[in-house]
Amino acid sequence: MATISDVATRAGVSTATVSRALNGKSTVDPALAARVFAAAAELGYRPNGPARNLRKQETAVLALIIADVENPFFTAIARGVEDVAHAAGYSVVLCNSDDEPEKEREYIDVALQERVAGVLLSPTGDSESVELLDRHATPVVAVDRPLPNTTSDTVLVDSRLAAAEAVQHFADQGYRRVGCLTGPSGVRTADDRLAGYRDGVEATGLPVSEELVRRSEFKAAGAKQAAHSLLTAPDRPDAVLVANNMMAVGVLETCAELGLRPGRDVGVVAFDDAPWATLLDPPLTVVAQPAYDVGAVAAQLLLGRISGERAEATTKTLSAHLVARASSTRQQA
Amino acid sequence: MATISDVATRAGVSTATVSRALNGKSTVDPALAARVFAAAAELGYRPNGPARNLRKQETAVLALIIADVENPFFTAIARGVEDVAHAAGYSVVLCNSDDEPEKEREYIDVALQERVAGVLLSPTGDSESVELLDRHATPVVAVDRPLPNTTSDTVLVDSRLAAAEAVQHFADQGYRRVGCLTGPSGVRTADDRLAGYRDGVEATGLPVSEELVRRSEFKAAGAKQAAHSLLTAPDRPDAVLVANNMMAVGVLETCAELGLRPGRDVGVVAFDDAPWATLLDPPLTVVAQPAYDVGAVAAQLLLGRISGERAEATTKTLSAHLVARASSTRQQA
DNA sequence: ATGAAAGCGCTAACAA
DNA sequence: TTGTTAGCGCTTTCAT
Repeated sequence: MATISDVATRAGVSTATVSRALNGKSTVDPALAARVFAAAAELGYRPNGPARNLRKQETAVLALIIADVENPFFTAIARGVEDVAHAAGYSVVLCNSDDEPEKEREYIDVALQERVAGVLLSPTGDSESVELLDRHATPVVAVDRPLPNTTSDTVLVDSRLAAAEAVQHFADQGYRRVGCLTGPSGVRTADDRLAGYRDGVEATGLPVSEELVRRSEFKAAGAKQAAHSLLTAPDRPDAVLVANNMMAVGVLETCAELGLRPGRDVGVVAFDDAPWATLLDPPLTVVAQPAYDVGAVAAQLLLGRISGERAEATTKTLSAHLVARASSTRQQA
Repeated sequence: MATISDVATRAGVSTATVSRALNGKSTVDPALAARVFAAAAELGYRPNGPARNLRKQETAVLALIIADVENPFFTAIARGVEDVAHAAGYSVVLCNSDDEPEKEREYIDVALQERVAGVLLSPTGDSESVELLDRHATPVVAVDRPLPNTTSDTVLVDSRLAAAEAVQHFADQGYRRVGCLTGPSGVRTADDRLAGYRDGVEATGLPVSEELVRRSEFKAAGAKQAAHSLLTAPDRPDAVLVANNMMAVGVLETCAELGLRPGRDVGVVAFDDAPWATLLDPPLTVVAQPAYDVGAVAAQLLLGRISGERAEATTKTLSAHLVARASSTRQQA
């Protein structure tokens, strides 16, 4: 593969001039610059990234470490990140942590080795990995979940408030026993949504009972089981708040199996809007999160840090909103 | 950030020894190796990726360029790729081409600059970008769609056959006028599915008519419109084959708006299985594609090329299969 | 405005 | 077994 000195030779100039010309430095004779461009094109020259990165001691790549590329919430975030990063000339590498601290560490390690310019992290809850970043002075911004004991920029969704609102909505619709199906303990969003659920239960004077709460992975399979346990309990809830859209799939499967019609027999509200939510019968009420914006804002924050901003660490909290549909409306056909 | 010579100094050895120890070369005195590891740990040393890549003239990263991270079919592929790449010590960078040749080129360019070890590409249909790869001798494998005029490894799904089978299935169920909604002309999978549809129509002796065919983007919005045009036409089809799961969302929305019940009023079969397909009423019949395997096989092929295999270019064609559910069954409640 | 040359951090000959 | 040393390809002083 052609190197800069091949180009220099062909254009009859020094490598320094080639570098200057190709990088658009002001001080290059137009005639020489033209020769350089021609030579580069003829040779199909492409600057060697690693060499440049080594020399400049910086790269134009951002690492985005999320739990799961198959979760639409995270892919929407990825879009947001990519759009703003790309506009600023940065590339994004996507990594799946699967919510395993070990994988998370591994990816952070790679990011550090490759000397990425910054990291966007949706932390598993493990604090150890963060120290890594800290120690190496690589800018980080936390996405969707806060970083433990750290003062870095953070972009969150106020899902606690949204969860409380969902419970209020259930109460308004006349549901009397509201349950909650949330994610693993220790995962901040899972705990927040549960806390919001409790806020709502308390505010509306609905009955409180630990028997109305279940936890599972943020996936369909676990949620299906948990929902079964919840909905076949002696004092089963007449409504349930589900903490994520993949879990919603499991819950709805269970409802179908038990012959429980959403809305009529059991109210259902799930976090995350999905294109198929309106196709269901009845359509699914959701808490829509501004996922794309979460990503976009986070990327902006990170880019700011990379370019040396030294302000206090900020936390941006975006808000989610309830989209009421028939799965949480009793008075339906 | 600590460098290899910092570690060398601290351990009281040369940089060469540090390098050897850290890379697990056989010939290092255990005692020295221990000192090296200790020093590295104390300093939080992390080898400089760009420097190593420059020196070794190779990187352990694969680029995966797909149309859309928000399409579950592609994210499943990504999982397959990542799992095998990771097991072999490679990282994967994911890029969205949005099916735009320009973005595709841009990402290929970046991949080339960064000297990735290989590229997995789901081509937009533009051949120009392929020449780039070719010229730079970077191994490529085509995923889901073949590369134009090139002899590189390819992993496909036999969606033409599957489409024909879907039409046969419609015929078996007593549908008489089967339509087809496929993707943009020029996108190979879109054209293949259409061809398969035609094969099926011909084989079953169903009526042929260009008026039963529509095209749109591989997304919900376009498909919704196209479906409307198709289903409100004077001689509307009584069944429709949909070329992808995002389009299926649009089609089903249109059905709902027109008061057409899938299965009873209009048979529906869509490509790609989705977790929510069974939640619909009636459940959606799909052509399930082995997306994860596509990714896994492609990554294996690529890794083979990277390690210097010189065999003939192979094309692996995996098969899809119909999962019959009620949206294509007339005899339902 | 251009060129010569140093050096980013690492690995791999080659010597010892 | 260990150390010395020469680059990988690039950008960037420093001279000119």
